Amino acid sequence: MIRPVPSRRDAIADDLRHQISTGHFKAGERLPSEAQLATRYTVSTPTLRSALALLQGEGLVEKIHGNGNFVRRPLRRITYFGGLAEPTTSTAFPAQLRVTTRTTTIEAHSHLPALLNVPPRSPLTEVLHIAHEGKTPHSLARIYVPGDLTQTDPPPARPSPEQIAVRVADPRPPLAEVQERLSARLPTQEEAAALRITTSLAVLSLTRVTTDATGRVVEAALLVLPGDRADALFTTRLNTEERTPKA
Amino acid sequence: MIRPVPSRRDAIADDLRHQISTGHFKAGERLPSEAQLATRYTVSTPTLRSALALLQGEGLVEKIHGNGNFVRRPLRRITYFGGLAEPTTSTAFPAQLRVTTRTTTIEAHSHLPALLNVPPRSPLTEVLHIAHEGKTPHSLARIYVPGDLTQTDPPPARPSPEQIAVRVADPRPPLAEVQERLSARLPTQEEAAALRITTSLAVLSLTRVTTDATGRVVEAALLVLPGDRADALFTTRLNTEERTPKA
DNA sequence: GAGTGGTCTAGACCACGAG
DNA sequence: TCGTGGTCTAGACCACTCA
Repeated sequence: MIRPVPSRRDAIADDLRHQISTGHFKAGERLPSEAQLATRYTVSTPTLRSALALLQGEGLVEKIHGNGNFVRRPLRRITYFGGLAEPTTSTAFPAQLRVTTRTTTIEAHSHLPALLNVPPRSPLTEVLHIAHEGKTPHSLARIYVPGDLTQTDPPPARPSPEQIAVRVADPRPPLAEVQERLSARLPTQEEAAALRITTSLAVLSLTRVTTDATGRVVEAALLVLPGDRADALFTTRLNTEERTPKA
Repeated sequence: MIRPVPSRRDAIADDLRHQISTGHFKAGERLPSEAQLATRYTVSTPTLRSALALLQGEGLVEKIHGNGNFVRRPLRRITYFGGLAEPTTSTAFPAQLRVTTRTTTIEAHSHLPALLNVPPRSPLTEVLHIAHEGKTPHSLARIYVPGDLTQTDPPPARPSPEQIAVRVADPRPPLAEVQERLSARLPTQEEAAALRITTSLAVLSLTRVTTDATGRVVEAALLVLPGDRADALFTTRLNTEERTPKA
């Protein structure tokens, strides 16, 4: 295959990674200062910092400005269950989840009209969720509901604690379809700040659009999950009556 | 929210981004050399390079060592259709896809035994796919099939051109379940080299496990898709006969 | 060989956090 | 205030691409 030239940065990152995995540096511990590490490895500070940046991108190290570099505690994995696979979401979202919610009314703009299939500038209810597990941020969600739907429902439109894996309880026109689109990217600065991650740690970005039986979009949810601890799981069981392809 | 301090890096990146989006720098064009850009923005080369690194991570710019920085041509989006939603995959994978395949026989190791539910060191057929669309790499797939299954099937186990969205044609024990797990991360150096992307461009990593009616794992596929042009789409339609939760 | 990006240095100065 | 990380400089030297 390809033989990447071993750079000092990679060598240092490998060494630190190894020391972390063998418990030489323990979880939660503060690493020696960058100046000390630079001396130890006989490199300049920028070089050492770029090695640390690799570990940050892997979620192994958290930098705290003015304080130090810390070995991250192993984080509980987040699993987003897609589709309708899991009626019980409680296993995935232990009760310790603390969710901050902010609801506002906005006008549909940029990509939202197309997403929700509503005219531009039509009223939408925006629900912003930030979930924390203990002290560490967990996930970020923006949920949009057409304005006229929220007038019949109570304001926040959806129960909150299970904010991500929300299932609609008792919709008036029955739901017909859930479409989930996932992509991988680096977070925006705002997202990185809210999730307390680096902008160099990838996030799983998920857009979920729920449509009711009349073909109307009932809800659009934009989720951002930190890539070092989250994944999304989709389970498809084939019906016993075989689907004929090209129906 | 948060007021990120405007750094020179960000300012330069914003400016270049703007010049690219307004067509001042056109697709495929080579940017001025880093030295020239550094002079123009009156910054040092490391600073300028860190600005370019941001654009690389967004897939806007491709660096070619010894040649220059190039504005990337807008790439055709890749959509991976999850589940069994799309019987016709041809729309997603135009015929221009050229797939390189390498088939080897290996012994199950590390995470593979658990994934395929086979004993460690049992024989597996590994199929490595690299898909190209024109000259640009497109996707990377490693497919594992238990060794005793490949003896009845013809060697590559699966038709190749639609390598990613392969559907099994005529399985002896009928298939029962497809489980797809997605995560976002940065690519390994090998993956980045194969896909010709930076290690700072996030990838969508997908693990698909197919099980037949006897509960046996028939195939495990590990897919890596570049985050700047790929997403995965899952569509779940509710059966007309309503599912009762907690079945 | 000329020109490009890749890596690295040895500092300087600023911004933040804790005592 | 002190020690930490954050940003940046001005240049050196190497590796690669192309003619």
